[in-house]
Formats: sequence, C-alpha cells, structure tokens
Amino acid sequence: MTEKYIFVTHSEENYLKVIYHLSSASPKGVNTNAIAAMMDTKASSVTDMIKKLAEKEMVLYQKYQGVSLTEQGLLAAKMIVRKHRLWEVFLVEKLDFSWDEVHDVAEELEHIKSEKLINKLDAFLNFPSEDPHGDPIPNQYGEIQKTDKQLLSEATVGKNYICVGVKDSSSAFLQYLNKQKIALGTPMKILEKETFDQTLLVEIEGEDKVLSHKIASNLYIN
Amino acid sequence: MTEKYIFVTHSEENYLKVIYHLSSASPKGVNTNAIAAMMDTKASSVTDMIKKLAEKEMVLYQKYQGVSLTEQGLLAAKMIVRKHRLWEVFLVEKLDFSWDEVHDVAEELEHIKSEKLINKLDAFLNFPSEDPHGDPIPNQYGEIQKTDKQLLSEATVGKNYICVGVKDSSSAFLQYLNKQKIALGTPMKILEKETFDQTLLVEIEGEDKVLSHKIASNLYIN
DNA sequence: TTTATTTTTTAGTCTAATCTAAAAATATTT
DNA sequence: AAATATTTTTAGATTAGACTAAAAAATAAA
Ligand SMILES: [Mn+2]
Ligand SMILES: [Mn+2]
Ligand SMILES: [Mn+2]
Ligand SMILES: [Mn+2]
Repeated sequence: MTEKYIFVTHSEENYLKVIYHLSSASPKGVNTNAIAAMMDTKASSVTDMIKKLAEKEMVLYQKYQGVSLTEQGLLAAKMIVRKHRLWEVFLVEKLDFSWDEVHDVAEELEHIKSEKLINKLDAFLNFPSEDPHGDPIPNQYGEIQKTDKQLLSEATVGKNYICVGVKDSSSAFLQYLNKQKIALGTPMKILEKETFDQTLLVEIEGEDKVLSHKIASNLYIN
Repeated sequence: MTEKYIFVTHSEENYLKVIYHLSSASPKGVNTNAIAAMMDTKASSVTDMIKKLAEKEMVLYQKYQGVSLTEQGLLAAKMIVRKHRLWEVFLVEKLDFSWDEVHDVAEELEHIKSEKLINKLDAFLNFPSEDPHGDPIPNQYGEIQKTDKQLLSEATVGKNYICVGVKDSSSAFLQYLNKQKIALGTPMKILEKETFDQTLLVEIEGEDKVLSHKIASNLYIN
C-alpha cells in the first residue's frame, strides 16, 4: 500500500485540477477540447499532456474516448484544490484581501510543495470548512464535506434565503456583488420572478434589487 | 523614471539572488564558476543565463570579466531576499516551524509574484527587521538596516556576548545548534581559546561547551 | 616569456511544454 | 448509409533551461 512518490510538475498540477473540476459535469470522461478551453491552450497540447499524465498513472486515457482521474490523480487534484482554498482563506482572513483579489495569488500558492506547510496553515486558520467563495475545503485525506445549496435561479418566489456561495468566482462577478452589497451570509427575500426573462426582484438589506438570470444562476443560496 | 516591467522567470530569479549573495564577497564582478557552484549547475549553463539577464538589463556582463547587478537587478534580487526572509518569519512565528525547517519552503515561496501579498504579509508580521536566522529583511524599497555583529571566531576571551545570527543556515548546522541549546538571543561567555586549533571553550546557560573553529566561524555574536 | 593550468565560452544535444498544420477518428446531418 | 462537420491525434517546429565536449581566453608556473 506504500505508493511510490510521483513528482508532478506545476503544469501537470494545473491539468489535474482542471480535469477534476470538469469531471463532475462529465463523469465518464472529460473531453480534450473542454480541457483546452479551460486551460486556455490548444487541444494538441492537451493530448500531449494527457499522455504524460497517463504514463504517471494519474489519469485513465483511451484515445478519442476522453480522460478520467485515477484514484491517485483524484487525490492529487483534491490536494491542489485544498491548497488553493486554504490560501484563499489565509489571504482574506489574515492579510485583509478582499474575496475578489485572492484567486490569482492562490493560483500560484497552490503549487508550493510541502504537506507540513499546508497542514500547519490549516491548523493556523482553525480548519476552515469553506473558502471565501463558499467552496468546500477538502481535508488532508481529500474528504469533502457536502453542503446542500441551490442556485438563486432555482429559488422559490416569496421565500427567504441566505447567500452561501458563488458559482463564478471571477473578480468581475465578485466586484459586481460588492457593488450590490451581496456577500456570503447576506439574507435575501425573493419578491418576484419575471416569466419572460427570469429576472428576479429581490429584497436585500431592506432594498429592492433587480437581478438578471445570469446573476441568479451564479449565486448559491440556502 | 517609469521603468518598464520586465518579467523575470523562476530560474532567472534564482540566478539574481545568487549573484547578489556573491557580490558582497567580490564586488567588482562575480565569477561564472562561483555561480555554478552555488546553483549546483554547470558553468556553461551559467554563461547562457547571464546573457539572458544581460539582455534584460538585470546584470552588466563583459565576456570573461564576470558579472555584476544593475540597479534594476539589485532591486529585483533584494525583493527576492525580502520575500524569502519574510516567509521564513511567517513559518516560524505563525506556523510553528523550527528555524531549521524553513529554508526549503521559503525557496519556493520567494517566487510568488505579488507585491500586495508581500507588503500585507510584512504588515501582518509587524514589519520584522530580521529573519529567524538573524539576517536583515530589506524593506519594500530594498533598504537594509545594517546591524553590527561579529563572528564568534573573532570574539575576545573573557568577554560576554549574545548569539545574534548564523552564517551557515543549513539545517545540519541549525540542528547542531539546537542540540547544543544555542539559539538567537542565547548569552555566552568565552572562557578559553585553544591556540593550536582555535577551539573555543564557552559557557552557555551555565554549562561549559567546546565549540570547534568551524562552528565558531559560522555563528554571529554581539 | 614560454608553457601549463584553470576558467569561461561556444557548439551541439536533450527534455518539457507549448504551437501550427495536417491526418485520422468520431459524431452529426442529410 | 453517405456525406459533412467536429473532435482528437499526429507530425514537425519552437523556446527555455539544462547538459557534455571542445575551443578560446585568462591566469599561474616554470
Ligand atoms: Mn480561486
Ligand atoms: Mn475560491
Ligand atoms: Mn533561507
Ligand atoms: Mn534565513
């Protein structure tokens, strides 16, 4: 059961993470093109890299049939996600970064290779279960605590909810939310839903606000 | 005066740092071989890299005449040292790392590219002036506070001193110091110096200890 | 001041990670 | 079921950073 240690490069880690994120949407096999789009690279580069990852037994790969993570690859991917999200918590909680500023720095920090560092950081942050965008943080064994949440676009008119996460965590979207005074924990009541374009009228902190379907389908509530 | 931003790679940063550290010993020009030894690489690789750094105006380079940092290169090098040392402080002060465990992780963390991150970290740590090995931390403008200290090997017999730093910060040496209960701030009195091999007899925390010349010439005192 | 030694540079090769262009396989329409 | 379109893979090229071996320059010794 003692697994041999396989070195994974910075670039390989990025591929693993992207395959992991795409896996939930297409569990039987992730497409080359989908990976290429997500990584902002070309399909031919993806094919090359997939072969390398298959060689290292991080993914299962059949030509033309898409790619999926092995148990080993899944754990590696979860550890990168764990690091990314823990660093995001650190940046917000300890260094006073705002939630729209942390992603790019975390993209770099997630590649620092030290298990001790990340476990000590976890403890220093008091073992947070979620990152600043409401995404769950895997523990050191890769276990993820499932929380139930739904998209605001699926909410019931008349009910009260609390904002618990964002689907899109681009700084553009987050800055829009800042402007609208929407943050994690913000309570909101759904007043109306326009049948024509699904625009919502929502009461937030005493104010009535109009939120487009695009916005509503990127906000998680509970 | 607005300098154009020049991207410096991970590898280039390591070279700049090494050239910086070697510059104090040979201010007129650092040798190719010295860099190669420090970087654990070959002289031919160093020549290639020096050309690239000269292209980017980070170093001055004349064939066969050694290399020196430009103003720009000096500032870049100091910023890497700043990051390295601030991260070391973070690891020791906040994450409970021991001083012999921080160097390798800091070698990775020093390459994270975010001025905001490093200045926020500096503030979070209360603007420390020294790292866990007693080395000064450059401020955000690259200014370094000079402290006067001397090597234990140059100490006067009969006098009292305090340990203020290490010249060699390898974990092997630091672990030796741990074993001898020598840390930054430890007081010591020089009892005797053997003329034959310069071995010292030193009183530390009530105990008499024998320190070889090699040890003494890697410990800074004040 | 020649000769020998050491240092540094050049020339050519290698690998990782990318790209473009073209071929092959798969999927979608008629 | 053919024809067409899309996706994926291959082939070949490029760049950064490293290497070895050999040539050139600088330094030290005789
Ligand atoms: Mn993120
Ligand atoms: Mn996040
Ligand atoms: Mn260090
Ligand atoms: Mn240090």
